[in-house]
Amino acid sequence: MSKGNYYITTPIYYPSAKLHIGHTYCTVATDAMARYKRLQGYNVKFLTGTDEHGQKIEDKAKEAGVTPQEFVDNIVTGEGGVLDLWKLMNISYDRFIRTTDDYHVAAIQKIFKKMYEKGDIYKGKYTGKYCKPCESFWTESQLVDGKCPDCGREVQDAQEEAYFFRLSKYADRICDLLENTDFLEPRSRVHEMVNNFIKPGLEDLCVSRTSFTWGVPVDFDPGHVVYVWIDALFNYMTALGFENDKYQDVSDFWPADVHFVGKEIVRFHSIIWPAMLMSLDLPLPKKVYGHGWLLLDGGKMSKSKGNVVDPYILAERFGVDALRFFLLRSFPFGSDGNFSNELLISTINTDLANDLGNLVSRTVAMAQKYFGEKLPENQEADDGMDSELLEMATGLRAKYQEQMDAYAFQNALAEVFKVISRANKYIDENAPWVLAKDETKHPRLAKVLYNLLETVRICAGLLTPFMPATSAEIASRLGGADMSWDSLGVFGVLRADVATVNGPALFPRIDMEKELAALEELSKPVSDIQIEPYAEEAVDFDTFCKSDFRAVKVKDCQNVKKSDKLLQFTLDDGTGTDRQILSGIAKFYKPEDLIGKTLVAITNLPPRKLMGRESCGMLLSAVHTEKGEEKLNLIMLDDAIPAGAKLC
RNA sequence: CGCGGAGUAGAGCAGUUGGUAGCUCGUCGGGCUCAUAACCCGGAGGUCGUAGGUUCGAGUCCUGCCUCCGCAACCA
Repeated sequence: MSKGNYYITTPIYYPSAKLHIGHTYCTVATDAMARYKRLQGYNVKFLTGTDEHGQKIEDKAKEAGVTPQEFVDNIVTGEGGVLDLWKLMNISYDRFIRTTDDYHVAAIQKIFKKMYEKGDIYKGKYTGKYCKPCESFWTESQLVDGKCPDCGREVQDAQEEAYFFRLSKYADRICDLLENTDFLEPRSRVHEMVNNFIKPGLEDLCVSRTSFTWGVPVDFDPGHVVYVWIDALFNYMTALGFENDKYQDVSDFWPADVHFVGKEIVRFHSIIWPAMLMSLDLPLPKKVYGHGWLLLDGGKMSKSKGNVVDPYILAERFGVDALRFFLLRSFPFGSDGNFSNELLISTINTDLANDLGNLVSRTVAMAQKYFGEKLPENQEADDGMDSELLEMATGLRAKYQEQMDAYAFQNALAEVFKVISRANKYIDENAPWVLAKDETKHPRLAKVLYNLLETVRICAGLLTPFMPATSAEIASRLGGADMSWDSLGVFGVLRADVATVNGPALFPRIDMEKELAALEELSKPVSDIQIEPYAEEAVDFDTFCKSDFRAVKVKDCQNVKKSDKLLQFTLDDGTGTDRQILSGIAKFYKPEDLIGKTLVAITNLPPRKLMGRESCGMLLSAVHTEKGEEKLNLIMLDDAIPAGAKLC
């Protein structure tokens, strides 16, 4: 008997590199929600997938010397790829979409054409400034002093064909949707969207590109490919069979109940996506939920910082359920959370080993020790002792449901663990080992154990969405206990003569110090030092010779206000006139350490303005990656070399 | 003044509509022995970033300021 249909999605991830713990976080949350709804009796459709087109993939593939399709195939279906990761994490998705799937590509072409015929996509002119030598288009705002930002030469008015979506037409409706409904949650994200994007005015959106080819071709206009907006966002519908025959689920599952998305793509899902649906007169998804990020040491996780956490390593060392649990128990879903190995281990030890695992262990052990396989049916209740535990266990499902329905996973889990904690206390209060010594108190002892087993059943049942394998294991230790949704709201479902099964510790305690050391060891890259790949293209001698490299001496160096990257150098270049150069190396050097140094600059680059200041040339540095961290060293010369000396 | 978020016990965090400051870890003391050196009880530890304001009363509302983080811009 189904309570109805429920459609939930993760974003489709961009497979330009292997996925990390952040993607895992979002997908695990979606999985928990999907499992929760299934547990309740909904007919759930859970979609995830990959967004495989675009310039970056094209570039990456080229770098790797493979076709774009080969490149994404490897990351998605290859060993240790996206599919493997979701299998490892026990993700119960019903459907996996790749934007390179034939049916999706064909559907996108139809959708694009439909919007075009409707007049919401029009062929426009991307008017801008063109620099002939650079073969580049620039917008007014990109120009520097009205000249090409690349080479500093004059630019001409020029136009390039592109398709545009009439986003502006829907601005009012979108604004209303965001401000006056709970379409977008949490609420704090609404302010960000309205202030940043809607108030300044929504411009029509360029939805095609001619600058790369790795995308869905616009079938009625060769040379154009559909840009990410339409291609990626419509996955949520093509995966149900919209504009294609592969599936037939649109009428059953659209509109989606919720899209879980990271906060970085809230804009696309809360402004562009509904506008496109409005254009086609399609129902809007019921909710977009923008979750927070996992931060490391208070900062963003990124490859250049070398602090990307590998979910494979963590799942293999600590177990999939422990990792899933940790992600949803420790961080409020709507805001950012601080990830650390210490927190992971302490959460596993405290909640899973000490509280839950140990409760199961001691309860089952006592049942077996005092009564053997089955509890006796002759049991004696004691309201004074029992009522509080029974009330908490009975009322748990309702509290849990309230939190889950608000996507507050951490609160739902906190409710469960309050009851687990209460059960541990209940053991202490009743001291079963004392009751066991007195034969006449065995009926009471049996009841105490029964109450504990029943409490464990309810808690474990409600943990199923988070730790499916663990809950199943606990069910079997309780003699194949019923953990259906209906049974979890009722106390007393287990048979009085329940037969228990003992087993090894569900979550062995982890030695914090040893484990941290082991993780440290594992995270060391195979090779500490990485260098940029060599250029394949040759530069001709004459071009090279035009570059004027000079020794320069640092007279003064200061941080540029409001910029965390730029340093402003005042240099003696031997001409008698100071030369000013700005360089984005503030992360690597303190200004005062550089004064007096002899550096190398290329001096005949056209001047360029940065943060409103003029930069005449560029300082040369050596760059490499060490232990995943970007390193930069300025080229420093012997101080005996005079300012202005030419390098050749 | 580009946009947004955050500053609460040693650490990590909760604190809905303003009414005696909580949780987890750690720490100190006690209890218990069924259990994974686990479990239970108790203590210590906070002028809730700062300065004002509204109020009978503010962590909770308003204003200024300081610090941190993310986005945006910029990294010749």
